[in-house]
Amino acid sequence: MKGKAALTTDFIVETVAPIFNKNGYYGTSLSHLTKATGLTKGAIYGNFKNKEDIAFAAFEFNVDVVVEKIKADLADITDGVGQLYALFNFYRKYRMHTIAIGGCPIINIGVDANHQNDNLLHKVQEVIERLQYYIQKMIVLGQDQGTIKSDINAVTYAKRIFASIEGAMFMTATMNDESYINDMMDHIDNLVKTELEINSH
Amino acid sequence: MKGKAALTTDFIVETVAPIFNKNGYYGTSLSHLTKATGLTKGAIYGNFKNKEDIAFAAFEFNVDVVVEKIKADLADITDGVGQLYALFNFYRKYRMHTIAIGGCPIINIGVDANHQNDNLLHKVQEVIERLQYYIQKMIVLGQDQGTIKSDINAVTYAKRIFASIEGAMFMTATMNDESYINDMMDHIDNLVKTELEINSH
DNA sequence: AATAAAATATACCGATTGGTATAATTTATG
DNA sequence: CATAAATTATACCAATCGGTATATTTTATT
Repeated sequence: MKGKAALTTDFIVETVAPIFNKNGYYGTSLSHLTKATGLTKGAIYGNFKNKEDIAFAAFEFNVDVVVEKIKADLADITDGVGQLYALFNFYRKYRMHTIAIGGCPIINIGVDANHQNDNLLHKVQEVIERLQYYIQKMIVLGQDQGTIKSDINAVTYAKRIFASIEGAMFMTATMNDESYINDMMDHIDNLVKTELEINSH
Repeated sequence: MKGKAALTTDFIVETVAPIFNKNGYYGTSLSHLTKATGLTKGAIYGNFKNKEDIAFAAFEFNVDVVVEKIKADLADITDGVGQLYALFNFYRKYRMHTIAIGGCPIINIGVDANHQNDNLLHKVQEVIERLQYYIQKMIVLGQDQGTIKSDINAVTYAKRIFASIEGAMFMTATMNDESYINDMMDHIDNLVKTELEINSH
């Protein structure tokens, strides 16, 4: 039914997603979007109701880019502990993977939307809950498989690990210094090894 | 010489500092500033060269608010380990102290300025370097006092501690959940106790 | 190839943006 | 208390903001 428009919609989202991610909602104007896409306002508003809907789609696209890469890295790993270490390794190369879209969309849009756009903030919160739940499930899987101590609180550790990663990514992006994320992943590796894993000796 | 204007300048900065912190640079308009201060554009531009200079002053004011509170909490503590624990306790009540100005200015302006305003980003970077150096000095003081292991890397730990705190504050602000910062400070307390301190037993 | 439908471009809208020249008003100084 | 200087208010500027009605072009259908 709508062949061309669907492709154009996707093209717009892909093209403007890094702009919203870098500049935020009010820092991104319609002229940014027309200039980047080569389209006119008429074309853009034929594909989206308003600027806010473009920002929603851009955020979701940026998150999907990252999530798909994580899924690819974890595709063949079936043990919880292995999934955790693979996830940590992904974040070591996170910057390389996301510098094209302007850094972590969760931090960028989380900060941008807070105090500004409740609908967008709620979307960020949902994504955080989802990603945190992935980590939580990996811990629980490890517990079911007998490789992670059964008495540790999976929710608490998932939240702490996620917060640590976000903090290190913020610092790496702000200071332009990859040692923050690399050192933090070393630290979390060690945390899992010493506090979560059951020592087999 | 300039009695009234200096007071007005301070009044403007104090009044608009939370607005810039919450809304960011492009999210804050001159009409926000005139409305909040009750002054006209003429008055504001009589005290500042342009909008960017107001944003600079606002960021520095917000940082000072936090730094002064930290200094007050650490005033009477002369041992490095004690200073570290007092700093961590400050961050447990950080949200309470900074919710009025709209959260952590380092995260807010760090994200806002990145990809947008290099001059402002450099100011954020300078503040981060300064605060990190404070933590580093506390660790070195502990080493000099014989309470912290001499072989640990003060710079590495200062960076990791700072990144962890920023991450937890971002999560607490974004998810409106204080458990992130509280749990993270528990974790860092434990980190200092188990990895940094020399056990006296 | 003709026609209907979908998609894009053009041209415009009122409102707001950051900023400024100038007039009116305070404030300090003699 | 008069006057000069500093400060604030008013009125305006061009440019840009997000958004839309309509005209034009492109695409799908017959």
